Amino acid sequence: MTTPGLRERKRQATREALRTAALRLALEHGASKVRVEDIAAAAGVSPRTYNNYFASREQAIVSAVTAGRETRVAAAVARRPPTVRLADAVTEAVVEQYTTTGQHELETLLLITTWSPLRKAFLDASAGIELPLTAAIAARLPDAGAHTARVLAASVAAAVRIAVENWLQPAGDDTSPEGFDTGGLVVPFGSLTDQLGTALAPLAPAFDAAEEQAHPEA
Amino acid sequence: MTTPGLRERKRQATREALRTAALRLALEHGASKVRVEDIAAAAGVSPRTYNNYFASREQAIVSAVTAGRETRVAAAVARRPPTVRLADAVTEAVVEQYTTTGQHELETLLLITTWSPLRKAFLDASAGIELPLTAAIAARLPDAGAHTARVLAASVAAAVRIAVENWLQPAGDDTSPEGFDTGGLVVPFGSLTDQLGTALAPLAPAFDAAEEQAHPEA
DNA sequence: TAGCATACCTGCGTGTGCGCAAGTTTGCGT
DNA sequence: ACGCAAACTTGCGCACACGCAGGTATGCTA
Repeated sequence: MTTPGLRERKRQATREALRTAALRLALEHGASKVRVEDIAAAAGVSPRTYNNYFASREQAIVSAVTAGRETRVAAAVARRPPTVRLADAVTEAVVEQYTTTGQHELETLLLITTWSPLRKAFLDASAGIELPLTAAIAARLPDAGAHTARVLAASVAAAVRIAVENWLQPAGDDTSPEGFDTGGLVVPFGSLTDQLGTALAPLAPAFDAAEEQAHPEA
Repeated sequence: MTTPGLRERKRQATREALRTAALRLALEHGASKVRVEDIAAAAGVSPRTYNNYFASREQAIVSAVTAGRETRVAAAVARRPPTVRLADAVTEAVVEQYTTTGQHELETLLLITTWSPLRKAFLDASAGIELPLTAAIAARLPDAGAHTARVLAASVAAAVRIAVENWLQPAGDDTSPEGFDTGGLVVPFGSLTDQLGTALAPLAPAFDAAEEQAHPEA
């Protein structure tokens, strides 16, 4: 692993500075009170540059929580031995990464769940696993159809999104009234591990079929 | 005075970081042992960027000492009331700036005098006053010939260079054997104020003549 | 409800940093 | 004295940050 060169290191440093500044300011002053201008100033860059890194004000905040999760999930999949079913490898990898790195501080989690734009951005962030995961799955299915890996990865991302959505079931959200109401507050509904398992289960046959086609067994 | 904008502020910050890093490293490890790469790394930029700011390894070090002197001399000239002779205004301004801001720490001064490439760079730095000084002189001679101010400013720069050169009379330099020999060490020779006065004196008639032509008195 | 102000986000031109490669100088070891 | 290696300096192309201007959403006030 070679050193990425000064340009790339500064890039990552700026990303990280924006992330931490956004989260800090959101915790200090409330998520809805933080302006892009403030985050940029705290990170030492121009507001324009902020939008070169993040497309919305919320992305930087959620990025502080989800940082690197995309590549870690993919790496976790690649780490499983080829002997385990691909469906299991993916599920285990997702659960592993979402449960070990997911729960920073309770305060941060509440910050995200309490403001609906942040919740939305948090859910959208799960789509980020699609590309890295595509590569990891493709490595396991070298002979599969051209788009098989992409479709499977995108499906996993969608399933994860739904799992997290259910987990963060917002109280008073009439489209899913089973949420736990705590006076306007939003609380996790059930265990994240269970939600992920349930959401990913329906995809297992698709993985099995793709694997079957790739390595037709005797 | 408006805020110069983020881009310009970062520029100046980089300049300053390079200056201080260069001086610090030179004091710590010896001037001849400092590589451009080290200075750049300490300032957080690439070696290529160092040479965007300074044309030689020595310039950053001397720049740490002469920082801003160019504009301050010009400002000091502009500050004198129009009633005083231009020749006196310039001389006073030069002496004022070179004696009040010139002597940082003795250690730094020795650093510069002990290594001849640094001495040379230090002397070359005096040419930097030419452009700002041109503007200041031109402001006092609005009706003079097109190049008069430039010529006078360049002459002042040359005179200053000679004054400083005499002041730093290197021991054992055969071209000027009157230096004070201290076993290979280089020591100031006479007072800087005197040297500047002596070097600038021959230019006074030129200033007087230019002023005369600009404001023909009764 | 209409108008207005604030903040967000994006497109575009320009300035600057980075990386690389080439030519040169400097100092050292053979 | 010669060759070699390390360091310096500069030209060039590319990537990124900045500043500005324009279009949109959101919230407040009259």
